[in-house]
Amino acid sequence: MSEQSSDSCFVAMMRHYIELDSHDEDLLARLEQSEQRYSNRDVVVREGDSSSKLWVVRSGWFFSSVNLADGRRQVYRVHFPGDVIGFPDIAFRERTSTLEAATDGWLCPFPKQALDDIFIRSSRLTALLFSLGMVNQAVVLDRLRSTGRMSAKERVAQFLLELQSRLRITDPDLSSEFLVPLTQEVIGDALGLTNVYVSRTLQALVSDGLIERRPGRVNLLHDEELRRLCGFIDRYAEIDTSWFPSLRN
Amino acid sequence: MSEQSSDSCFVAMMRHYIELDSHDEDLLARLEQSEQRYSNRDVVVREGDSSSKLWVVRSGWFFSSVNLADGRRQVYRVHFPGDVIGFPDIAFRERTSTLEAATDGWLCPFPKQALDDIFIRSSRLTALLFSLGMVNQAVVLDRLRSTGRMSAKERVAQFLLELQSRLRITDPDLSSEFLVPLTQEVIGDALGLTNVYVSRTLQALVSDGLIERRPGRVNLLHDEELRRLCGFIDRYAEIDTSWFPSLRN
DNA sequence: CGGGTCGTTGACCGTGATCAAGTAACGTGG
DNA sequence: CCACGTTACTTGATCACGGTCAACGACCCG
Repeated sequence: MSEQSSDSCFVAMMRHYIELDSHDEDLLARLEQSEQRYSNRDVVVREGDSSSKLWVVRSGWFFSSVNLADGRRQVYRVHFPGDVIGFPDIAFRERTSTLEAATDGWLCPFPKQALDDIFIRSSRLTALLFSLGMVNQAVVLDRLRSTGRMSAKERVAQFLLELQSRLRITDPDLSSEFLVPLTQEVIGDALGLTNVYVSRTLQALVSDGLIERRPGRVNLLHDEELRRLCGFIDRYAEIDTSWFPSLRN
Repeated sequence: MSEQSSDSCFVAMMRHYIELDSHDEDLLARLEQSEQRYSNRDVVVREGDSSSKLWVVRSGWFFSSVNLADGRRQVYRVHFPGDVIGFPDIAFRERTSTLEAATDGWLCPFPKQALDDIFIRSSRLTALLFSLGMVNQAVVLDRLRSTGRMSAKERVAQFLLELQSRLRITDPDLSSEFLVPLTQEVIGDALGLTNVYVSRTLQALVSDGLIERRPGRVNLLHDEELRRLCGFIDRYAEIDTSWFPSLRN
């Protein structure tokens, strides 16, 4: 509502980490100039399509996946409002992943070249974008660790905790119960499990008393114990900005 | 030997992707000012140590891993000469992974702040570093896909092909046979397998006629079929530099 | 109503883990 | 040069986690 453009959850996310001046905000605002609506299960882009755009999520949940020829699928990231989608593809001419909508929602597409502007005009925003890219990488590494070395129960616990932490960046008051508009098949494809085993694992967590379920939502009852179970580390809470270039540079 | 400082495999790697002017080369040279020797199995830094430095690999093989409390380990990347180590940790105050030497070798440590210089003074190098970071991410995503959704045979095939592709960036003439100074335990920890099953899988690939083994080295006999087996995509061959800022900016 | 998607349940199976013993290669010190 | 310890790799036997397949129920929307 205010002229401070805090109606953008993208700017809100950036402000979660560093102080922005109006010059920086202008640069960011350009990334959200246009927008496009998608419905649940729409495919935004496919693997192999041209990779000239990125997106800021304005509303809704989306996810990116890579698909094998025989239908096996790996979901590697779920995207929330405020997220930038597409950084891993920035280095390639063709999309390496497929982007789909998990709910109805709005995306703001912008061309790769818009990043030039930022690189040239704000080394501070550059450092932040760079860092956020690396946080994402750290999260993928956590996922790799869980997929490679952890049991189904540990994986599901970590997945739920990751969702909660990330949702709290733009919604700090999020309670222990929150919406999860993902099918168990998508969750399974994110964790290297089948939909069947996700179902069984969620039931196991319920009967352990660690979570509660209602249709489309979960309640993380024992945060502490869930964290202990999977050795969860919240990558998003804070980042190291001490080495960033100073505000006006 | 020449003044063009092509004795640095790091500069060689950067030059593989874009044209560098002397200004850019000076900036890169600063990252290799100091150097330190490590022996096989030395630990360079541990999870939880302060995360103020990055490294350029001058010689030898290293690897980064995350460790669970009970001893389970996930190796998430093997580092070769020319690689920059530590980007995923750039956003954090503490190291999220442990860095160890897989052979004797030399590292060139440099402080995070050295990247400031680059961000401020060369938006072109910034774009390249950013892109290389994203290539690494894409490779981790490939690994995630294989760990989450592929059989042991497919995983090992992909791992060997990835090593070969990456080694060819700085050594284009690398033959189908090359050195792999990694224990089967490290390979297993990279792929989410046990050392025992790595051994069995390598034997299976040999008896399929796809590879040959000699102590410390492998020979990829049927490139084509190996690639088909695991749906391998070479992420390193080329990156999209079309959107980069122009040479003098 | 009817069709589609999503989640649950049961029976069975297979990949890869686990445990344990044995072998080979290597460096070190005597 | 050999004895020794260590590390890496191999082999075999057994086991279990999670996959697969199939049927069924709940729910939603037209």
